[in-house]
Amino acid sequence: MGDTDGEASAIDKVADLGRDIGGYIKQQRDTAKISLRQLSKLAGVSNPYLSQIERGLRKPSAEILQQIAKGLRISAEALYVRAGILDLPVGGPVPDAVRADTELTERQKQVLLDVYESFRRENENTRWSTPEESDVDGKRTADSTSEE
Amino acid sequence: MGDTDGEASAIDKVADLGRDIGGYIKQQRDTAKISLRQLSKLAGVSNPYLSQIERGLRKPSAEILQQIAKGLRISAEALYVRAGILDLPVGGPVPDAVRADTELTERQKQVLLDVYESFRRENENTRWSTPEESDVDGKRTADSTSEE
DNA sequence: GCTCTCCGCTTGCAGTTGCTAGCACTCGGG
DNA sequence: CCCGAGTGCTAGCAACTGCAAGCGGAGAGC
Repeated sequence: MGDTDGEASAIDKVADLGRDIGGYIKQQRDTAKISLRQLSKLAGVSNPYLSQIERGLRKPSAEILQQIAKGLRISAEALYVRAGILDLPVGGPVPDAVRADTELTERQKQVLLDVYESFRRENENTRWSTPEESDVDGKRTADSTSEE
Repeated sequence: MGDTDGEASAIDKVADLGRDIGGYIKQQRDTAKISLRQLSKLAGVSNPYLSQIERGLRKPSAEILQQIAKGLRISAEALYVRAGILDLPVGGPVPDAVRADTELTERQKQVLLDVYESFRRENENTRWSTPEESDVDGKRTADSTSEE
């Protein structure tokens, strides 16, 4: 698969996306050292279907992914992320607090998180020093800040 | 619905679960003040299907939920939680750090998070003083710790 | 009155999902 | 050798998902 030309890459990428969650499930299963039938029993999913999923022939629903995660004893979120139905969550005190706020509508939460993320991206692009470096070179960081 | 007996409650609860995501979508749509057809266009979902979803007649896939969330301009996670395919994430510095660690397997992450959560629950059950109070009564807190 | 646009819903159907029944293969024990 | 247990897979099918075509109703303009 490493030798794909640019021409077939779009089709292959779609196929890879489909296979990716299957390959990932197989990888986790191998890591857990259990057979396909054992996992299918633990997960409550038929073993032929699990086989088809692993080989990328079928696209499981979120509920099936949830069951598979339970069988693998990993978080369903990890599988969702791999399947492309969940983004890697932005973590940290601010997003956590925003998400937990009961006085904001869902839309307001999303607006705040979008703004927060855009600020974060903006700050990354300006390439400020990391907090650890500012502890060591506190004075020099302060100088460069005032120059900007 | 408030007068349901215990006998019909199990069936009604299942129906409510199915209707819950639909009712929630309708609620968000009403909040956003857009019609069903407008949302269906924004979301790229057929309007009859969206209607059926809102009335609980169909159970949409995660991909459709994702599209609806996009149309509503809210996070897909909010809809997933409501649909029961995602748990409310435990937030905070520790879970965030565990999830972001690239040197742990998914299973190890889940184990750590399970242990972390069980400790958190244990600490809630023992009703310890808050950190602010422990600063004031630091010595007494230390004594009760050594007794346990 | 009519026409048009928008509204939400019904119906039928193609494609997909998840299952059951069964297959071929491997390995170990008698 | 045979048998049993375990492995992963094929094929057929019922139920489900999501859509397009179309309906009846409401409101506005002529």
